[in-house]
Amino acid sequence: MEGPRRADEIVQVAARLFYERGYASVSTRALAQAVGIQGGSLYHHFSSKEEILYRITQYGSEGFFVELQTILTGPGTFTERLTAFVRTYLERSHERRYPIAVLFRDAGNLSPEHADELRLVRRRYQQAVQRFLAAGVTAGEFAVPDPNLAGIAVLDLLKGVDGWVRPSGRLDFGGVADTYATLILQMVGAAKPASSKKAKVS
Amino acid sequence: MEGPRRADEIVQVAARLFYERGYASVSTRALAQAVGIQGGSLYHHFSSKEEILYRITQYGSEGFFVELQTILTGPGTFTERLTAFVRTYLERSHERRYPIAVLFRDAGNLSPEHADELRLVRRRYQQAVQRFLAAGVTAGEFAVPDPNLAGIAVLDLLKGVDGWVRPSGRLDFGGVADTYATLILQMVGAAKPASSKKAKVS
DNA sequence: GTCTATAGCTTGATAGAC
DNA sequence: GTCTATCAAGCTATAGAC
Repeated sequence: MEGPRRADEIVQVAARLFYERGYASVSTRALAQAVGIQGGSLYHHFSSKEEILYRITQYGSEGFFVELQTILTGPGTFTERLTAFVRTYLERSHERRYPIAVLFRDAGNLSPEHADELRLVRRRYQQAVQRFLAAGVTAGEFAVPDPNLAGIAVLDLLKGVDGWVRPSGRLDFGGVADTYATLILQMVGAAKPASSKKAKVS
Repeated sequence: MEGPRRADEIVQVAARLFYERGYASVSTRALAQAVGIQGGSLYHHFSSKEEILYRITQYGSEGFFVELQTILTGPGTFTERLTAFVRTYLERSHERRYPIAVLFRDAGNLSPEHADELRLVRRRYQQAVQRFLAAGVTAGEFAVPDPNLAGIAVLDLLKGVDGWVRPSGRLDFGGVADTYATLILQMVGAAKPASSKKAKVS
């Protein structure tokens, strides 16, 4: 089905532009030009600029938060699951870095209804992480003063990576995942990191 | 001599508005109205909207980064210094949360010259943290796979706090500092936390 | 130091031709 | 599905009165 090809293209181009300059600083004309059409033509596909932002947040969160929660409730020790969580987060959030960064940073420009919807998705996801950490503490695998705060800390840490990773630089993507997994496991007091020292990867 | 009282007031009001709505979404008219003057009157004090943003970043970083670096090179064990660093960071970044959050989030709207200037200040500060962690590893107090990455991780973690702390809520400011200090010390592999009220490692 | 007034442009969005 | 043309509003910044 060829259906909404153009609309999807607009969403993807918009995600990149909003990522680079911010939602409020990108005009509908500039977006249209980047797509290769005229400003007015956008409104055949969307009813407002805000709707495009909303589609970006959907595209960014689609599957992402769900897949991550699935890992937490899946098989394996708590340490193994947390390691897989970190790696998967970094992979997916890199592949979809434009929409995901936009949904984190520009959500304030959504309509109240759309903002509420996104907030709910993110809150469920955050609570899943917090419950996971609390269970890990109960099981004796983790040791943190406050699992709720530790959960927020883990997510802040991962969210921040996009801000400084440089593709194919010294801080390239692949090398970061293992190091970050180690740091996060240490942070939550995991007795035995999956790969305790520098270069032991699976 | 009344001095630059009004200019300072404008900077402070602007910091709060930019914090709440984003630099690009706050018009000069809206800012002027919040100050209680007309739009054109702003340009008696500043030559452009960007200059106001620049002053905010100066106000936010003034003393802040320098004080933090001073702690790192001061007396005490590495663990004690890192603990003090975390506490001071959270205190200062809470007191000046409007300009500091704006300088982190809206720096992309600065002129190239002003952006470079801010980038330099932040880079020096980040490098100081990284050197501190590396020295702590050498001294045998810390254990991390990569002090440079760990430094970024620490700063990301602290930067993120403003996003979810709610004054006088359950996540109020005072209770966070100790817990975060514990988490960060665990992350960098400190042998044992300095002194933490809530740190209960089972 | 603030006002009023406005220049010069850009904005999001609409209407109708093709 | 895209175009051209345009509207009404908003934008940053300036000029000159007081």
